[in-house]
Amino acid sequence: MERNDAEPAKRGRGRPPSAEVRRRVLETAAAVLLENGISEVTFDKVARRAGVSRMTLYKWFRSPASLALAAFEDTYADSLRPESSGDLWADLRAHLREFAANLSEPRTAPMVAGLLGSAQHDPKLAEEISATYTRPRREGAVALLRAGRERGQLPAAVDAEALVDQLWGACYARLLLPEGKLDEAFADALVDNLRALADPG
Amino acid sequence: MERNDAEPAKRGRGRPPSAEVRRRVLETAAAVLLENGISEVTFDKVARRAGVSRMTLYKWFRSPASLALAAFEDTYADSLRPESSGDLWADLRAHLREFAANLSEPRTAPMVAGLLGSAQHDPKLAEEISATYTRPRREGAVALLRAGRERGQLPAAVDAEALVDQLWGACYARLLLPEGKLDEAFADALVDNLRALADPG
Amino acid sequence: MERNDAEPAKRGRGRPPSAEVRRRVLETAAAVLLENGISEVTFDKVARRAGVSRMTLYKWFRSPASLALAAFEDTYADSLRPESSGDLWADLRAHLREFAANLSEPRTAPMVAGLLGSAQHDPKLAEEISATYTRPRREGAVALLRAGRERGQLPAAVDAEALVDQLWGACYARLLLPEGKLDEAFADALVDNLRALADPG
Amino acid sequence: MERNDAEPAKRGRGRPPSAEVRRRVLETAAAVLLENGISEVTFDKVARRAGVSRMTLYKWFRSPASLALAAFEDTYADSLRPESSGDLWADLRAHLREFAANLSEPRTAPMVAGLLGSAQHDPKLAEEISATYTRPRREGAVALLRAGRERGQLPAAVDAEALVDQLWGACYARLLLPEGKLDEAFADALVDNLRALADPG
DNA sequence: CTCTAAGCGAGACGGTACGTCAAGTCTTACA
DNA sequence: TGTAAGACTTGACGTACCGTCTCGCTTAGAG
Repeated sequence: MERNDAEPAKRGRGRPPSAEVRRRVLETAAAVLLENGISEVTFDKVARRAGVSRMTLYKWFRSPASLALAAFEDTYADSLRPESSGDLWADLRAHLREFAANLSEPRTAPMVAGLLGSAQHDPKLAEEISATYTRPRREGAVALLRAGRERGQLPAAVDAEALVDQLWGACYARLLLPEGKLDEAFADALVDNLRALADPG
Repeated sequence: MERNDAEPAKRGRGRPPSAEVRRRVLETAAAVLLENGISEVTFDKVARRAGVSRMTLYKWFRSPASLALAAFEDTYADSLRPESSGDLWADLRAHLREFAANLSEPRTAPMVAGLLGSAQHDPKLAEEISATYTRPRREGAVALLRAGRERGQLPAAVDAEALVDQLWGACYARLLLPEGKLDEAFADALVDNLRALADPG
Repeated sequence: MERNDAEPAKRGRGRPPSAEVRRRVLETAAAVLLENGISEVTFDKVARRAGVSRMTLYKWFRSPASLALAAFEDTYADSLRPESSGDLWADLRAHLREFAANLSEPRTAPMVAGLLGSAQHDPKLAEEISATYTRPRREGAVALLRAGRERGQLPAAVDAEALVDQLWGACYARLLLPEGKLDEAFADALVDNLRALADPG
Repeated sequence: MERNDAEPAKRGRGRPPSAEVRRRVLETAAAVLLENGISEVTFDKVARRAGVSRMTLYKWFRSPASLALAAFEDTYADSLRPESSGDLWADLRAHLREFAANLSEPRTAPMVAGLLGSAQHDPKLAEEISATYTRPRREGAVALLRAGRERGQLPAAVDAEALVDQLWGACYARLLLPEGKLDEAFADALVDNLRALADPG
């Protein structure tokens, strides 16, 4: 068993955190997040509705947005499953469709947008989002493109990092900017545009 | 308080709005926006620093973010000049470079990011940003791409609306997401990726 | 009409304070002071019970104890009436009896004690109490004794300032220290002790 | 002040309290008391600074003020030595001078004042102070006066209990009320006033 | 020489209050 | 009528303590 050697194994370990309390907090925060959006996820409201002390929230979460992120991950976040079939274009189409569907789902879309919006004022939140949500997805996407390029399905000169932003990033842009709708048709269009360029016939 | 001697006090029917006051407000808001970021642009602070009544701000601006937007436009917004040379790829490269340079400029980048961030919680602000900032630029971009397509520089099947998001939108994604840096090299990579696809040689 | 020239006569004078609010605050604070003692006079409680915003209290009162003092003065403080008959000993007896009765009155005694107790941790409160309560009374007492001394009813060598503490101060000591009861008999004993010394027969 | 004096300490079972811990606690509390005054003597601060668990303090002391009192007694309290020479006036002068000097000493004065101040909101603390500090001194003083009266140095009619408050109590009044300074000159004045009354020549 | 109860450290949790900031609304007076 | 000035409410943030309640380690003396 790997004991965490960094932890100095204090003598008294103190009262253990209550799973019950943690559950109530995250559930309540998730509910508020769903009903009223991230800007209503405040320590005050969640503490009151969850029947929990505000102090407890201050101990666990840096900020209300951070709490919202935890609730989002706990309740709504999709589990990413980066499968690859070998056919790059089919993979791209499938993944982007699912990604766009996810981001445009009426319940979760405002949550993700709200979280990313809050992250613009809160670098630590940005880092948290990046670590648990954004970065893993991006790495999967980069890997997918690189694999395709190595299989010769993309020109060698293609910059995979930039291309990720031209596919997944474009979806984020549609989510976060007021112009343009995000839907599966858009996801298809992203892939089709690339194919049209590669094969103008 | 300087009296505005230029204004002839039109027919004594009520006091005319003071241009002086408006100027001071916008200047102060711009300064706060620059120094402390959008989240510090509050009616309270600006009113105090500008030596202006808070009531006045409530009359003119829907919200602090809206004030920040006005100050941003008044002081920092770039004047868009949609020139086109006829060479699509050269135009794209030039425009995107300038766009990326603008968005990644250390002074304005956090402002735009902050404004777009706030817009995620404030639909009216989103609409304001769209009307005065985002939409015009997008329309210029779409027109540019459509013109290129009509000149045969892009396959007919290309979806110009989606392609805009794959170029300019990708830049926004880099601005707003924690991963990846936004710079001129990235702008070049966006264009080069498309050219590499179109001409794998 | 004497205008306060120190005040720069601002142009707009702003909304005037609401007498209604002030009244409700002081009444509520006085009630809490009476029912639960000074340590329960908190901004929180008073604001809630008075149906008033806590912010308002923070504007008007430096501290909860200061609010309690204001409420005490507004509602319970005795109006001092320094009458003198010419007979020093009769005056002393009368004044001290009334003073002791006042301080030992079951309703007000804990208030005064509590206020003076709080003042031990709060120099500003001490000064406030001194200015509005303690000092005027002491000055009246000193004047009374000096007048008596000048009339030859006290030896010329007597230190009036110290003697005040040996009469009124002794009452405060009984109020504030756990030993000894404060009542009219004690007030009499204070005067009688001096007379017994002056006239051992 | 230890809480469970009633408990007969069942035949020495269990781990005995650690003298080391007790020492650290009292030292730390005394230091805080000296540096920051009684209102800063909180279980939280003392526990942290002493490197001791807050629980331990809750076991030993009823309240922070009670802890402060214990620390005060342990470190700063004067040992009372009720000596009597036979000359009442000389004894009074000496004792009151020492008493006043003690109470007006810059380090301890605010402690005593603070403790007595806190006692106004805390009857149990008042009783503790009375038992260990105030009452013994008063009893010594009463005995001194009674002895003098029996020796004929005071009129038989003098009320010794009241007279104590006219001497020692007057000092407490000067300590606790904002008016008047407490010093040795004041102590002398108290005695001199009585002598002047007794012997107007 | 073990068992066991108490002392103790560490920490979770609830609660109350403080003090601050800002949004919004309303009111008065002035220019 | 546009502004200044300010009163008031609401709601949230963040901090500081208090007081209670587990855990689990430590330790001295009773058996």
